[in-house]
Amino acid sequence: MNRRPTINDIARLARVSKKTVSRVINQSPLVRDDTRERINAIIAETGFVPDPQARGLAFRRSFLVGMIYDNPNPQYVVNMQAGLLDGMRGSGFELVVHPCNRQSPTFLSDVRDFVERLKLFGVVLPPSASEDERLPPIFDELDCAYVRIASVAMDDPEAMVVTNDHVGGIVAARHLVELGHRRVGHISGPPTFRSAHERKRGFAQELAAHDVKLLSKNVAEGAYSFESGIACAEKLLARTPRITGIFCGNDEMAAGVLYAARKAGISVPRELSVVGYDDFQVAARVWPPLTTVCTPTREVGRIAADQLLRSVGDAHGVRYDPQAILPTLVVRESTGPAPKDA
Amino acid sequence: MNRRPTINDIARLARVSKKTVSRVINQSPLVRDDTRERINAIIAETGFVPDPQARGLAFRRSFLVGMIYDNPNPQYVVNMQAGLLDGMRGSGFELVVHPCNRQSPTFLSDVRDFVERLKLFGVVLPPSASEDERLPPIFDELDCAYVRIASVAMDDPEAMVVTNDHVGGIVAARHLVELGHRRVGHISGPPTFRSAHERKRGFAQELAAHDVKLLSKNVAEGAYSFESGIACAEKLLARTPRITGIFCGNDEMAAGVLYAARKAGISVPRELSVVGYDDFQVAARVWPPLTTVCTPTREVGRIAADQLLRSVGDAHGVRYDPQAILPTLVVRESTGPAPKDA
DNA sequence: CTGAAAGCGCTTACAG
DNA sequence: CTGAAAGCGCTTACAG
Repeated sequence: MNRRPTINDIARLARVSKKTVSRVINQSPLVRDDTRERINAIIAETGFVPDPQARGLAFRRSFLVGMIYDNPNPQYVVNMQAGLLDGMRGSGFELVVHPCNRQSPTFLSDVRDFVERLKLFGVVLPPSASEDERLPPIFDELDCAYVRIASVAMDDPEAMVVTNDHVGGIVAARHLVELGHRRVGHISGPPTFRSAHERKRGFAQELAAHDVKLLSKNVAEGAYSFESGIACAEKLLARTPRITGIFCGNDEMAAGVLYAARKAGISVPRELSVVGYDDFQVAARVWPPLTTVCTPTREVGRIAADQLLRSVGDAHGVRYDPQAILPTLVVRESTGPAPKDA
Repeated sequence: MNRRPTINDIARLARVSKKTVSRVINQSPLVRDDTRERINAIIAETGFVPDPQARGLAFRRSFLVGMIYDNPNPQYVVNMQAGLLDGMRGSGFELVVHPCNRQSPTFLSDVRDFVERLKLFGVVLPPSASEDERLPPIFDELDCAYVRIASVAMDDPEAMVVTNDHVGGIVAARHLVELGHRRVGHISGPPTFRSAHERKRGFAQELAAHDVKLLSKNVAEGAYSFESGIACAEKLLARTPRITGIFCGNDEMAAGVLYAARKAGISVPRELSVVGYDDFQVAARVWPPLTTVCTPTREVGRIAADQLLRSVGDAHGVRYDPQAILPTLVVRESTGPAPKDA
């Protein structure tokens, strides 16, 4: 036949009612085994795929998953999308992207409208949208599943994927301490990102464990941007005695530190070791290539999609292990032994 | 009322049939003005929005637009998505992302299945998916609109947005010539990208117009990747007499050239001027910051969405001006006067 | 210019 | 275990 087969075609071919075909599609146990097999054979043979729009209309729910994000980093966004798609492949669900601005006065109504109009099955929220506590009640009200991706648990385990960013801070601290650094600094992300807090917390905690103090005069608050990295570095690198190692909340700010250090004639890593966070492409492009902390963002996305679709699908019964996602250190050339004379 | 109003609610409130409401929704002229106004008032009052799934089912076509791409650059992908969303805002259409691999044996059937299953209204194809001539016949057959984004026209004007990449090559050449460079080189993208050819063509053409020859020994074929930029630069920078200026097919490869030049002890821009292409974030992060060619990708995306939705919507009747999109040069610190002794 | 009937391709609610 | 009827919220095809 020329057009795509419908449930009616399958029913006719299998000499059953469309309702029985519907049962097979929806994996209802209320179908005799031989009936099911016959129908499945015909489905396979004809290449029948139920129309998601028709199904959605009847279900009062679409087969679409929204990614709602205000994350400004392209690499993060693309990695996350790829991961979500990995987890959704073969499920019949599709990904609708929805960048947004949390500062907008219409933010909440925009999100509500988006979810309601498309009757979304579920949404995935990366940081910092994931950290907005005004959102979950909206999804609950609209009966839309959600998974929040955040640096720390802040909701039911079913609705979370946690990236344990404090561990990233710990790993960075350990690396600098092992290289002999004792006067260290930190440029944090903006306080509106929970990750900024977590990364700093882990860093300070692990330093303390090695009797290294993170002096407040050696800490600056950046904005996760290249420019803010430059500005903070200019401030911190002017202090004496100068720090010999610095951990930045992300690669963008670390790139800014490299920029500022070069302008100030400070050699990296001979006089200053720099650690970033993210391991995005830029990390390997700057000079010197950045030692940085790597979160497996694509894998995080895959897990988030799995979590979201856990209710449907036949497999995926198990919840993921929250400890499975741990930031790791990627050592490149921006870190080295603390200067002897320090 | 608690639930969202439907067409039946509006019809009842307006004391007309749902068919008349439907006519108003679809902007049919066959409605008396006062009837239309009364209905529109009620629609506005109730906040009625027609259910896209129900509409789609009846129309046999969804309100979804697919972005089908195999472009590996995250920044490009995100800029393009943002532009498409700009153009789709308020239209009721949504964007479904579909990364793919043109080399996969199932590529064509994957695309067909995606379009057919979702009954996509249309698709947007950035490079290099846009350059695959096997795709348009599939979209035509499935009655799915499409817009191809490419460096050069290769389809009906309605189905194209052209980025005129040869102009980028021209601009790069002019810049190097004006700085006094006469021994110049080029690292091209892979031949599977039409843009690689166009950028090189424009570059060579404008050099020739200034009596500067692009010697084939000073041209290398890269893969649009950082690593390929390094490899090509190592080859080209070993030749004597050495080139004093180089134009790279994209920023990634230009970053590779900076890397290789540093390793080889060649000072940029004193001994070597480097021009990139794209003006992605990395361009301003490397050292020295890259002079590069900038295509307004987000704007290109907006135009592509406009083109695609031109048939619907009340405005947007006019086609875009193909000359509107022109690459421009962004001058930073990686280019300077040709060395005196050259 | 307007509407009643039928239908898009599915599922729910109810029977049996 | 299976099915006939009604319905999801719209539009098409046909009348008038």
